[in-house]
Amino acid sequence: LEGTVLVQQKSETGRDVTLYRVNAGDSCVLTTACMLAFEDYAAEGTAETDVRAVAIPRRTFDDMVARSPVFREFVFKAYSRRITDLFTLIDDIVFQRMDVRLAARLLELAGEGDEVRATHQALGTELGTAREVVSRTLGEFQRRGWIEQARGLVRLVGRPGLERLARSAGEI
Amino acid sequence: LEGTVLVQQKSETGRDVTLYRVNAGDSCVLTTACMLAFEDYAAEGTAETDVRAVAIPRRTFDDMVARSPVFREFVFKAYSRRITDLFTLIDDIVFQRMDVRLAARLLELAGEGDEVRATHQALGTELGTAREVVSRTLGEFQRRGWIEQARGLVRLVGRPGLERLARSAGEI
DNA sequence: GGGGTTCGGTGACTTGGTCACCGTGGCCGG
DNA sequence: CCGGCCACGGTGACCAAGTCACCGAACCCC
Repeated sequence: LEGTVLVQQKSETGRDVTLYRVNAGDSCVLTTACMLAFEDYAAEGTAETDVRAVAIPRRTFDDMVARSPVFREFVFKAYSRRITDLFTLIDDIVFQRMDVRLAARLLELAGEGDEVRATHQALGTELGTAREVVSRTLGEFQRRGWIEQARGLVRLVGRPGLERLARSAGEI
Repeated sequence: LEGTVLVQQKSETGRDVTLYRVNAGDSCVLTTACMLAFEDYAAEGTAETDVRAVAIPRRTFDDMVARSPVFREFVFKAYSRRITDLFTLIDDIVFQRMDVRLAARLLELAGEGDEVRATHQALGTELGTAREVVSRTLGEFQRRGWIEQARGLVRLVGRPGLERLARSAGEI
């Protein structure tokens, strides 16, 4: 109903990858998966904000899937969305350069404004990379005059450059 | 019913990643996703063998999901399985060393026997890496006396070494 | 204001991916 | 049988990214 939950894959070494976020209105497929298929899963969820949510007992869920076409569609859409999201995530991880991904993520996180409140470590986790890589890449962005930095803060002052880089994704 | 379909993510540059295989008895979630949620997807499927399969019209599918608990569970299990598979794939790609992954894949592909029929290129695609990396890594394996190579063929002659390396996954 | 903690910067090194190029073996047509 | 093409594999040089180690500076909280 409200809030955001971050789902991450944890590794033994301390590095994590952000798999996706569950937002208000979404259904958490993992919970569903676990409930319906009795499978364990290894990922970890963290509430990023205060969260209000609805928990549905297995029996009720099953019943609703059986009876309501609307609910059925909702559930299947949630699954499909996750799967296609994971596909594009894999695609990004394997084929996309870090600077492109970082630029894109900054623009995304900034939204309408032009400030991103996040530590390099957090950005690294977002993208499944190491803090050092983020630091270096942001350093490069700064040298190009695209951003300004302060502790825990990135200010976007040259969006055009970032946007050009982020868009260069599909260009080969 | 019969055969295997390989699902891969294609990139512009020619490198591909193997996402998963659909085997006899499985349901192809992507088709389901596409059918139910009207979403497009970017992956590509290739029949590795001759394939016999059943196509179910949307209406029938919907009806079966509504009426049969067994079918419902089958479908949800398929989804869950895919999602957890994708999770472990991402985990592997991000955190696992190539030599470990290659060793594991060789053992997997060899099964009971000790021969793997595959070109370096094919193995590279399996693991989402480049042919050169496979060539080099196999070269290293050969130097260690774990494998012998011929054109399009890898013979496992030192399984213990490979197994030790492959198992070193969860350590540290 | 002092001390611990978090954050960020940096250099050195390793691994993996890319590019370019070449040799070799196999296959096929002539 | 021979020549040429092509798929396969090997290799060196280079670049991008991840890892390790360490340090200084900002921040927070007494």
